[in-house]
Amino acid sequence: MNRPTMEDVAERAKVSRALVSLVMNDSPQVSDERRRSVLQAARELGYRPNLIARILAQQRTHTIGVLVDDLRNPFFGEVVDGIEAEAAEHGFRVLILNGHRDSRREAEAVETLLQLRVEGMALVGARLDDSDTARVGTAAPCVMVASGSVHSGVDTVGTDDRRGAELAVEHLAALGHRRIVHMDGGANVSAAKRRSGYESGMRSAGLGDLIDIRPAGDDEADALEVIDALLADDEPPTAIFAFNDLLAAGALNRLADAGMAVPGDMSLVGFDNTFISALRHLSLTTVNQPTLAMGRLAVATLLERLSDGSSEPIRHTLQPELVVRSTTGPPRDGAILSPAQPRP
Amino acid sequence: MNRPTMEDVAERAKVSRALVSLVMNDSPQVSDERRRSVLQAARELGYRPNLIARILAQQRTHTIGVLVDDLRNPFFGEVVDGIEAEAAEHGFRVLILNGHRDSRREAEAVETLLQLRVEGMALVGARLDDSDTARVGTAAPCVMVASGSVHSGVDTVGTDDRRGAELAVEHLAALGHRRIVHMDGGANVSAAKRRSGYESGMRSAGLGDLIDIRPAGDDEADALEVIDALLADDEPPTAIFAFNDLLAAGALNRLADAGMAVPGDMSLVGFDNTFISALRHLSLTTVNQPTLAMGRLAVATLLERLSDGSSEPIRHTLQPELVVRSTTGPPRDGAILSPAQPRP
DNA sequence: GCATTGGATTAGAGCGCTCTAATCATTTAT
DNA sequence: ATAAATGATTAGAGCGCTCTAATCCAATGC
Repeated sequence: MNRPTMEDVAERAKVSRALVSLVMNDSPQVSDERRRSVLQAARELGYRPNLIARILAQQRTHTIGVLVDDLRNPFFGEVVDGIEAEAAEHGFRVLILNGHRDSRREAEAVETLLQLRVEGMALVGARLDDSDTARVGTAAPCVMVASGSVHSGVDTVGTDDRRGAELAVEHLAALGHRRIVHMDGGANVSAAKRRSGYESGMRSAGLGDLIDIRPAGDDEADALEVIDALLADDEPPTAIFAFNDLLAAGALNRLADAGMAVPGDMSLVGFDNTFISALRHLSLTTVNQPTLAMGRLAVATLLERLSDGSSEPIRHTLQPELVVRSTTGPPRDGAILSPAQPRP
Repeated sequence: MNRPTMEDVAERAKVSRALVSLVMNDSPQVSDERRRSVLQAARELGYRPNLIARILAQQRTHTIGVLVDDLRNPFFGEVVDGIEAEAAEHGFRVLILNGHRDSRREAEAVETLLQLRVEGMALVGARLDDSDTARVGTAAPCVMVASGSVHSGVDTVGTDDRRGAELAVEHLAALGHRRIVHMDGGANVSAAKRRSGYESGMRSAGLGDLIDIRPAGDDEADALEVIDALLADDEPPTAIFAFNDLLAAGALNRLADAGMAVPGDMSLVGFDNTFISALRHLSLTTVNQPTLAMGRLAVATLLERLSDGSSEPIRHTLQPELVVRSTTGPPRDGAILSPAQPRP
């Protein structure tokens, strides 16, 4: 009645369990005759190897665990695609767990992956606190993908978020914008870096005094109140640099509600270059992250770490790229004419 | 050097392995004193239970396997959210594998899940052929979510795709459209049902002669050529019912490229009501599927099946709902005035 | 004082597989 | 004909845990 085991197959094929094992693992040292009869017995019984038992015996899972901060964000989905592609090429299975943008749930998910004895793990956008991250790092090779913070003992693969934010600000400043607001990513792990890139971009454009950061978030819905508040200002900004595309999309929604023309009345830049920013009707100016490459590199890093003895932490920083579309343009008013610091 | 095992903890706490097991499982029949010393020993050693071994011994995985046709499609992501929520409430882990819109890879992924001995599996939009599906159905309780076809031996949870398509066509017909084209979902599992709903909708609107189905697909990119072909027609349609939102978004892109006004020159309806259709700048009229409910219901069905002895296959069909936004309106020309069959 | 009870602890088999070392069966070399 | 070598097969321990049944021990009852 129960699932057939290797023992059952062996019995039916009148061979030993060990021989069945060899057949199941495509060992070359099995005679064709035996191989055939074992395979047939297996087929007749509907035998299916028990991976759990095999893993326990082998002491290897051949599995990489992936923790994704938010499966609904297309950005992460694209990174996962890269991870899966590279892992498959190296004969690794990939197990995906969803963190739901919640650090507690993410910590639990990581614990689950560790208990399942994955051989390595990629944390994609995970918002773990430092102690959790450190704990993970000692328990298994671990690469943080698209994470903001840097932890010793954990490898990282990411885009230069700071530079990406600078690109966005430089672009807006070059168009003549001065009142450029940053809608901050809140608890998202990349928030701090993009914020600091915004600040440094503003400063080197001579707009240090105009730095204006509004806490927002990383999802569409997080944009609404912030936009309302901005528009209620005495002197509203002429441009917004949003933490990511989703937030920018939410901002675009709300700006349209308010009858603001984009980019006429307000320029808007996103981040991530997800497929939604490319939708012609949004046509969002944004900062590209090489998602596929990041995913692949994450796995490559993990594999390197698995074979090498432990050395220095590996840090891969990929270059962001500004993608100019239709949500940015020169400001309507005379801001262009009055540089921050009039020169003699 | 190696990972500490239960044996190590037992030794350090000077108790038996069995006692450690009891502590790890929160058994009430352990004295406080022992429990404390075991927990301390575990902490000192950095002990982490081996789920693989536990599963093998228990013969239970407490895990539900989820195969997702395409992680990048937000529709599926939302269904998975529902699955995870319901599973968590019942103490089940969820393992997600990605099918990448490829039936071969999906078959492999299912095999992996079965070998991992998941207790049940939810196939979300999986495009498996009948023989694969049948095989799966006998190997483990299995619920097909958002699948088009119906297989005996496999439970299903889905939206009434046929009805949804009818709603779309009825809406367009009521607006006065006659030349309504359907952009077909290709290999997607829901394609057949939506197509048939389109046909029946057309027929009951008296537009049976004008049925026009164009093979397309289920991703943005699949829309391009089809739109080009449509616009090159002698008599282009005045409305398009697209297989899903992604395809509709692609269509919208291309229509804009061609300088067509939507809905002025062309009305457009999608399917799924994903968040992208709600983006104000797309504001796509579409058909809602109750994704979260579908996910939850899928798990509920699985759990029922796990406790019940086998009975009849369970079929849950949820009702779709038309969501009218801004991509549909009356046709520009006089189509409204000439009904299909002039009556005496 | 001895049997009984019941709570706490442990011995040990078993989960389904892998893997090393040993065994068996042939063939080849001498 | 016998030893050596080669190839195919198997015995059996072990992976880290759970779980049943047995054991131990102190407290209780008579």
